[in-house]
Amino acid sequence: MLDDRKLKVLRAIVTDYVSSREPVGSKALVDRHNLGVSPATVRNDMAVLEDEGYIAQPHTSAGRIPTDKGYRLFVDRLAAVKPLSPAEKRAVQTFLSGALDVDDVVTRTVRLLAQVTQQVAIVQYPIMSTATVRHVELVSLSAGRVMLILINSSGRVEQRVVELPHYTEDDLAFIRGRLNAAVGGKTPVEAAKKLVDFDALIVHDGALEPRLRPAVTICTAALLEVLGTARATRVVVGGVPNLTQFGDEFETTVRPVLEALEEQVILLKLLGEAAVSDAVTVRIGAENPYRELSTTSLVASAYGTNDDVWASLGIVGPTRMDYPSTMASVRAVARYVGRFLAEG
Amino acid sequence: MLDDRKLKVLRAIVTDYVSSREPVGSKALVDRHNLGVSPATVRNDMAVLEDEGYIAQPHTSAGRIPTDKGYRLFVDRLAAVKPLSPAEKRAVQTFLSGALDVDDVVTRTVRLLAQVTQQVAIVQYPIMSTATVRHVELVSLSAGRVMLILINSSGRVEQRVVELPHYTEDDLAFIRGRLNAAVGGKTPVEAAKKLVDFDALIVHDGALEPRLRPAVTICTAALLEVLGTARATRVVVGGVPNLTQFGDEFETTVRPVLEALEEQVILLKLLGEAAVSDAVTVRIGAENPYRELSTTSLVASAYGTNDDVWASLGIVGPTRMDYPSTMASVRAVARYVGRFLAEG
DNA sequence: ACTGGCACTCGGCACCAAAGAGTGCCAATA
DNA sequence: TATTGGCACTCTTTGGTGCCGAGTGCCAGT
Repeated sequence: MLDDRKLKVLRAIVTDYVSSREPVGSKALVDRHNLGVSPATVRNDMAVLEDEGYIAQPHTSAGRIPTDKGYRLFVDRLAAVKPLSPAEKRAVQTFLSGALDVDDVVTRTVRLLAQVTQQVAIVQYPIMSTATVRHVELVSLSAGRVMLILINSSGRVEQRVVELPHYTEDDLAFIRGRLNAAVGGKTPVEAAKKLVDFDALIVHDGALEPRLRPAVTICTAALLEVLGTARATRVVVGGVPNLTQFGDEFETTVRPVLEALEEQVILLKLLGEAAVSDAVTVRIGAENPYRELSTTSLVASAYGTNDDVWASLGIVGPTRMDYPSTMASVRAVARYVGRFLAEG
Repeated sequence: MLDDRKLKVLRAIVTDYVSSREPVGSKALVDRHNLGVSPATVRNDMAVLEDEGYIAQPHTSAGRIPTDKGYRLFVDRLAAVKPLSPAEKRAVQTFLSGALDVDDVVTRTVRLLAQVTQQVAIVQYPIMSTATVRHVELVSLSAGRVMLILINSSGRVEQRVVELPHYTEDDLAFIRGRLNAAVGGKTPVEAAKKLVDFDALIVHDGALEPRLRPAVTICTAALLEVLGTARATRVVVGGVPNLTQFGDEFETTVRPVLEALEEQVILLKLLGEAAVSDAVTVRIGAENPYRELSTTSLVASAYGTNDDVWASLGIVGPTRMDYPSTMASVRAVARYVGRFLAEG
């Protein structure tokens, strides 16, 4: 159906349109790329490409622009991954060095990604599914209120205030010991499982004073909740000012991206669905399951080590973007962050 | 210099311009407000107001628009605070109920503020200067790395990973006990002071094994740092999509706000400088010390109880905004959040 | 001190014409 | 059969022109 030359033509259209932001015609095409044929021939090819839905005309007697389908074919079969420039490589290498903790790594990563891609960057906090519960702490605040803190082996801290009838410090220490014994060293999933049994057990636990039972039950429930939310992690957004370069496409780019960014839930779903392996995933225009983003593209990748996928990161931008470069940048950053976190 | 009528004229110009977004002329002015004089008279007044720098003409033979100085006079002397609508009142009252912890309160507040003002909202995390250190926890992660956690009486948790030569759990428990004894129950400022002495003391402390001294020193330093950063709190931003309503003023409103929002440091300084008492502060255009925001206005207020100022919140928008309503909203939200936090 | 009248200034809009870029189609050609 | 040059056609863009109206400043008159 699409012979070699037609694919070449499509590729030429995409690259030209991305760099010029203007519909590209047959003449300009043969001028800028040495296709070895005449404009008329290219026109015939373009007619076919349009029939097949890969390109479209904004209006009669204008040049062609790629459709979502055209971009899709482009990234799937036509795009050679563009290697990073030395300067970019250096930026990626140095940007993370000196990061203090997980927060810091995430903050730096989102900045880095925004800078090298010149787009809006999104980074999900790492969830280490193999990370284990290190410690559970109970700290009494004001009367009747206790803070439950969960620390895992990767250095993540989760917290939650619990309403609890007043108990002595000794009581709390006792409960703390019980909880730690139950979940310490376990992965979140294992821990959650154990807690369910644990809750059932306490009723028959002779060593546990009846007085403490409600407290243990409440704490167990809270801990289960915290374990759950620890998996549904937060995302951090950066590089929003990069949107200003698209000021002339306010409705199709700036507005939808701003609206999507406001909803953390949407972002999480997006990243979660898009980036499952460590390959770079691209969602183009209407391929996105969210109406707001139907005029934009998402380039995302999971990051982590080979055997442990931690989370995802990516960028959001107009469908008309330089996919080869962007994909290369996203991949490079994802790999580097993965390595960095694995090491230290 | 400016008699009563001229002030009336200025007020009319500001309100009309804010609602119409267009330069307002003498005729339209007498039509819409019953000033009781002819357009010609108004023109004379306007000439004076322009001489004094309160209004300006985009070009000859156009209507007038207020200058920063004009807005300033307006908010200082001419604006009657517009009471909140019942619907808004209800929104403010109900929006926070059911908030779980400080994070939740801040998140809800920023949404609320963005919604009622239809602007970009900024909320600083509360710092309770009278809040005391509740607990210091040391949790060993991998070999040689320890997490130091600081919990204060208001439920805030700060954390920091510390590189530490390997010690036994007992050693850590000992150090933890020492640290807690030193800073427990103190305000951050007191605690920091105490720690400095503490650090000097350990050298002469017979009860402290020399083996542990380096560890104590490192922990003390880290704790001091954490105490310091606990004061320089974070800010949360919301309602960014509200900027889309200013799509036609991209350069003067959207871009500068997006750029300012990217820099947490700027935001913190802004809020810190602008909102010192519980009165609503307004910074108009070039009054802002930051170049990026010289075409926008900031409306901010501190929140807290009378005797304890916790932090600030506010909104950023174009200089052409409905100051009376916005100020009323900011004030209402600030008061309500203050009361809410004080209670719960 | 205010007002009505008047000449003047611009921005905005409709209208028109010319230019330019690009297309589709067709007959000719290798 | 695939490619090509030529040609007529379409549609946007750009620039120019002229008019309208909103608005101003000034001045003489009340």
